This record gives sequence, C-alpha cells and structure tokens, in this order.
Amino acid sequence: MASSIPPRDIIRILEEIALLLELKGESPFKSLAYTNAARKLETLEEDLDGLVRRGGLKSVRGIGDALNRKITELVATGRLEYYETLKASVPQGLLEMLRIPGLGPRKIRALHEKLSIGTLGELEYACMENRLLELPGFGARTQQKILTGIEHLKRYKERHLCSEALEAAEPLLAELRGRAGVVSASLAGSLRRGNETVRDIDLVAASDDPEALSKWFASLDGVERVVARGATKVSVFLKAGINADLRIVSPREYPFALHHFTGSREHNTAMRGRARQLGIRMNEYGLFRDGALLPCRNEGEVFATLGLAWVPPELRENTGEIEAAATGEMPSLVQMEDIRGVFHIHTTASDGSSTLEAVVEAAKGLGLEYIGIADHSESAFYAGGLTPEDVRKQHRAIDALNRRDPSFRVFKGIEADILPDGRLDYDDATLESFDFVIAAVHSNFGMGEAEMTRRLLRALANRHTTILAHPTGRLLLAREPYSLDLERVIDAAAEYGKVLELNANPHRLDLDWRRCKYAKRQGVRIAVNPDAHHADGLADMKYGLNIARKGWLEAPDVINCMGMREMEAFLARSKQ
DNA sequence: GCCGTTTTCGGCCCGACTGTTTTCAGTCG
Repeated sequence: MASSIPPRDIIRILEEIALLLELKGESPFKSLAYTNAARKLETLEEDLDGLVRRGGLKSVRGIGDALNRKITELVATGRLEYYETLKASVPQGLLEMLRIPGLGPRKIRALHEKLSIGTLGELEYACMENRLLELPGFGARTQQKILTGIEHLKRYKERHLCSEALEAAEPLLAELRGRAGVVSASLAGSLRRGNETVRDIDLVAASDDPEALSKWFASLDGVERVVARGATKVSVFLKAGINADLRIVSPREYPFALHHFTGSREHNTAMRGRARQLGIRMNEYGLFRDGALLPCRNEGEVFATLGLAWVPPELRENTGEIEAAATGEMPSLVQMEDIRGVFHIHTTASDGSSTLEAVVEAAKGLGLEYIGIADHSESAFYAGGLTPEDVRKQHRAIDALNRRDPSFRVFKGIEADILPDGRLDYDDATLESFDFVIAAVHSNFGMGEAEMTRRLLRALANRHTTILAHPTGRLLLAREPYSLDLERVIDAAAEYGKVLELNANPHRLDLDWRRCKYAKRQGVRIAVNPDAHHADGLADMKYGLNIARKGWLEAPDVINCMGMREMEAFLARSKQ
C-alpha cells in the first residue's frame, strides 16, 4: 500500500478542515482537534506510511477513532471524501478572507449568510458600497479595516523569511534597550524561537511607564502606521512591510511575559498543564499557588519553579523539550562558538562574486581554522561550472595558499551536479582529486517521488560523495521541496556514512529542523553550510545554526565543530 | 473530535484589545 500523497499535503488538508469547520460554525473544539492532529503529524518522528500500516496512528495522543480513520483513508487513497464534501460546501473565497486581519470565522459567516459574499472581490465591492454597515456587529471602522486588509493581501505576502524579519527587528530591539526607563527588552515569538519564516515581529519590554513607552514606540521612524495601541500592547506596521507587536509589562512580570509571548502556543499549553499538575496556575503575569504569586527573577526560575531545566527558545515547540527538561536530558545545543570551519563556498571561478583569496581572508577574519571551497561542476553551465582543466587550475591556487599559511587549511571541494540518473557529472579521476564532494540536485526537479528518491540514493551510494547538499531543494516561500522519500534518503546517508547538509542560506534552511532529530537518531552527521556566493555570505551561518539548534543538534552532530586536524582525518577516512 | 488518578460526559488555556455596544462578541496570540 504505497501512499499516493505526501505527508505535507495530509497536514495541509487537516489544517484546512479545521478552518472550514470554523467557517461552518461547528464546535471550535472540533476544529481544534484537527489543528492539533496536523501539528502532531508535522512533528512525527516516524514515517507516516509505516505508522499507518502497523496501526500505530491511534496511539498518537490527539488522534482518536475519527481522525485515525480519516488519516488512514488519506494515506491509502490520497483522498478524503469527508474533506471533499466539506470543501464543496464552503465557497473558496471564505478561506481567503480569513487572512484579513480582524476578520474571523464568525464575521465571515455573517458576510456570507446575510450578504451572500463568497469572494474577496465581492467583499471589496460590498465595502465600497457601504453595505457592511447593515450588519449587526459591523461598523464603519470594521469596513475600513477590511478594505485596508484586502489592499494588504494584494501588496504583501503574509509570511517573511526570518532573515528579513530579523533585519527589521534588530534595530527596534536596539532602540528599545537604549531607551531610558526600559529595564529589559527581548525578541519573543517565532523569531526568538528561530523559526525559518515568521508572520510578524514580537517584542517584550519591561517598564514602569508603559504609557510613555507605548507612545514612543508607535512614533518610531520605522513605523508606517499604528494598527492598535493599548496600555500593554502596541501593534504597528513597519515600513519594512511587516507587523511588529510590542508587549509592555512591569519588571516583575517580565520573565513570565517573555516566556508566554515566546511560545509556542503548544509549548505554553503543555507548560500550563504541567503547572496545573503541581497545583500552580500559569499565565503571562506569573505563576500562582492559591492566588499567591511565586516570584521569579528570570525565565530560568520560571522553569525551575515547575521542576524543569531552562529550555532554549528554539526547542519550545512541545516536541519533547518539557520531558527532557524534567529528566535532565536537555541537549547542549550547538552554538556559533563551536564552529571551527565551513564548507560549500563559491568563488569567482564559478558563480561566486568573491575571489578565492577574499573568502579565505574573510574566513580567517571570523576566526575559522579551515574552509571548503565548492564551486559548481561542469554540467552547471548556467553557473559557470568548472571544467576538469579549471579544477586543476583551482587546485594549484589552493595548494599555494595552503603552503603559505599552514595554520589555516583550504579544502578542495566541488558542488557536483547529480544528473537525472543519479550519477555525478565528473569522471572518477577528477572526483578523486577533491578533498570532499558535495552532491546536489539542480535540474529536473519535477520527477516523481520514486525516481527522485532513486536518484538521490544512487548519489549517496557513490563513494566520492561526502555531503548531500540542500536535501529537499525547497526555496522558502517560493518553491516547494521536490518529491522524495526523505526518510529513505536519511537512512541511506546513515548506511553509507554520508553527511547531510543543513544549508544556511535563509532562503533554503534545508534540511528542515523537523527532520534533524531523526537524522541525528539514525547517526547521520550534519554540515551547516553557508552556500556562500560572496565573502559576506559566511554570515548566513547564524541562520543555519538557529535551525540546527531548533533541530536539537549538539556539537558532535555537526561536522563543522571538528578542528582542522580532525577534519583532515575525517575527510581522508571518508574518501576510502 | 479528543480525553480520563474527579470524569465515558462534559470539559477542552485564557486574557487583552477592538469595535460596537451600553455589557459584550469576535478576534488574536
């Protein structure tokens, strides 16, 4: 029984059912059950097909009889009759309307039932004719807000790369921290949790004069307009094209608020559940036993009060971090200071814009001990791929550099195209001449799952392959991953002792953090690679490190943490 | 739709803000 549908489509369908149920006015708890189930599947560590086959789905907490049947039907047939019937009974436009801020399922239902509005276009037109004013609960401001929201949907995407959000958020945070009267301030939300894409910027600040701070924040230079402003919360839309929410709390409340607004919601719910077991009520204002506050000076004490070790924000997704914090098994996550060298760097020899010498200097400036050059291979003519003659020339240049400075090592590598049949695009003699080979798919993305998986398995089986680059080929917010059986690819990497790349470019961040834990458990090591096309691109390592941490990786899991000598031995060994 | 050391029925996290009301419903996180 091979699945005809990728797990991410099943997750999407469950999420859509949740929204459709809300739009139909069904019990919000029923809708929540679907959202929770989607969430469970998303963080499932076992292969979904296998789980369904052995009937283990039902043992997943949050999946009962009904969801078990529905997910099984999806896996087996690729379709779900319940979903199709449900979908057909709700106009597609209503789903789109959920993306308008201030419009939720109930208001949308009213619009549909009372004014027969079924599309965004109809909604916009009705607003312009002032027809929303007829409805109870709607007024002129709501109507204007909806019009603005529609305008927005047209102008901006709803999600942002973490890199872009950070670029907008960091100056705000710096201004906040520099402001007199601000005792503490921090990023919060998905940005603090290190997610690859975010919806908005969340900030938390401690101050004894919230009114003044809120007013000042709303008037900052980067603010295009104020969305909402109350005593404890300011929401602004930035000129950078992203929303920023600032929560202002008292210094006493700060640790609790920081934890609360960092989330994730799933993590918070689980934390509250744990608190309740201990007879403690938990909310953004504090931990309370019998109504009395249990004071905490920082987040660490909040966790400690619940008998937990501090959980790094990246892990707060309720995927086992609370259990680990309870049993003293919290991983010691990899950090920038552990990084001794980086691979996957392009130079002017192919499509990079910095010379070999420039990237070497940049890497030394960052305190690295070694780098691995990996320009494109011959069949990547779009990127100026290297002919075997170009390769020999580059190797002579690298040898000269290594002779000049024995304290820093430049490894000779290549980003070799994986041809559609899974072969690498150089002959054995050329492949043999590199210290390492990064195998990568850059063409024929559209092949089916079985064929793509075979292609990657063959590339991994190649004795010259050291690292598999950007394993799924996704471009965040732009291109879906190619279809492949990633579990099998990870398993094969484990079997052949190959390294998987965690591409640190903020557009990729591929391998996905949700799969890192599985790779780690299979014993696969990860290379966090900047895929730099310019010396400045080395700075992208910070995004890759975020994701590695989010994937529970520790220094021994990441090959970049090896020192130069250890790396020389490792590469020599992997060539045999 | 899920779940159970108080429960197989009756809960399901909960508080702030907005806009429309004149005490509250809807939305959001």
